[in-house]
Amino acid sequence: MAARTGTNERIPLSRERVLQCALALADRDGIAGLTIRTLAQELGSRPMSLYYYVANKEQILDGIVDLVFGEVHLPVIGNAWREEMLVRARSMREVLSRHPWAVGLLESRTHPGPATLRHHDATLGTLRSAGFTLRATAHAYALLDSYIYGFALQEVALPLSGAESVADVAAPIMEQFAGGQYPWMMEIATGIVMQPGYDFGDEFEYGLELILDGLHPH
Amino acid sequence: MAARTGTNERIPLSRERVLQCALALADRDGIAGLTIRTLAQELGSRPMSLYYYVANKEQILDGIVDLVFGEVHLPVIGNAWREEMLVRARSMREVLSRHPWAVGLLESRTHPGPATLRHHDATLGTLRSAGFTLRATAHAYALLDSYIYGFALQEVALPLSGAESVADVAAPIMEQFAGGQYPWMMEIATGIVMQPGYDFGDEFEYGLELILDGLHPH
DNA sequence: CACCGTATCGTACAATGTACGAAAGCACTA
DNA sequence: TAGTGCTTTCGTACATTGTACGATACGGTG
Repeated sequence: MAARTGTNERIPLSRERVLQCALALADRDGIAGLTIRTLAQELGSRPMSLYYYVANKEQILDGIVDLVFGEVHLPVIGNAWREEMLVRARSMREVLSRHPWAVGLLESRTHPGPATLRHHDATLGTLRSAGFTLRATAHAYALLDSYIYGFALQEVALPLSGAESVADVAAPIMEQFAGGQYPWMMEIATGIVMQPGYDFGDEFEYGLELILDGLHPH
Repeated sequence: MAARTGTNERIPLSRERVLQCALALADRDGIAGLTIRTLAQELGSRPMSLYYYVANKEQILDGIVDLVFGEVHLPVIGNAWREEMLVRARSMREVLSRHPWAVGLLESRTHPGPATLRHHDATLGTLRSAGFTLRATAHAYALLDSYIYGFALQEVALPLSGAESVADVAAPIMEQFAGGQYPWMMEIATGIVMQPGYDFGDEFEYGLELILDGLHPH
């Protein structure tokens, strides 16, 4: 039992505590490390106890995705749209790189939670209030979110976990085509990606500016 | 046994046959329906037999993702870059919507196969040959792929499977905020998304053109 | 005390990936 | 024919997962 030692009072379970702990566990051990059993253990409880607060694991995943959305900067309706969209995009990317596992969950989550809905609503409202037509709003929203999610997806796919440099990761792949196939990848790899100061994350700003420059209220 | 009936000759297993069958199964039953057991059954074989051709399930997933990449139109180095990028983007989106499960696998696949590498190489080569600087190439590539993957991700997340209209799917969500919260989502939903002819997929062209218009070789 | 709704948990089962090693098929030789 | 050694197939078994079902503990009210 978790509450064996005298001072270790047992905090009662709750839906919030379950989701919060699930979020922390996913951050620590990745989404694969988030199982009902490990979660229960982390909570000082037993697997089946969680099901009193949650119908199934799907709901847990829905819940922590909504928690993640809750961390994203909420655009302020009425403010200048370009600045708000810029800040929102940066915030979203930052949050998603803090919770990399969430990117893979964006697909398949068909039950948006309140934080997710509030976020979408504020974003749409900011555009509309800035004079965007309905159609322009739909266009802008689809474009911005596609870019943000897609960039996050690529960033997660890069196996750059921790201190290891890009070179270490790229080396084994490069061997695969040192034979002269894929010369253009070779060129980019040596000329850009493996250069000392290169950080793929910096590419985000370029695309973001390009997109915002191209958007118009109608 | 599969080869019980007289005429049903047993086709020998092979890595190619395993991967091809896995791809077909994922298309038919979704990625969750692709288990070692169902795959073996589909092949008229037994679970453990597959492991002679494949180290583990990860390799199967890597393999079918590479098969998917193999279906994407390969840009022709030397041709006009804008047209080639346009065709490639459309092709990629079309392929990913034909294999929706693949979008979720793009993350986590860290072992690109030959078709994937060839695709990337041809894309980079097309840009470089059209006069793009190394940096401009990196920018363009990150931007285009982010948009394409992200759009595919959003498209997959929409639960629009089959004949059911957008209205049917949106209705239960709308109830959630019929109470007056989320007014801007309400507005977009009724004014755009639920309109008769609306198709989210059409948004793809808008963003694609905007991005291509914004790209420059240096 | 009895009673009852709330909250916790023990046991058990089905589905999954796969380790281990046996067996079957096949080609070739003595 | 019988033996030898490789390639290919597969049977059994196990650990891990989500969770169904029903029992138990708990805390307040009569």
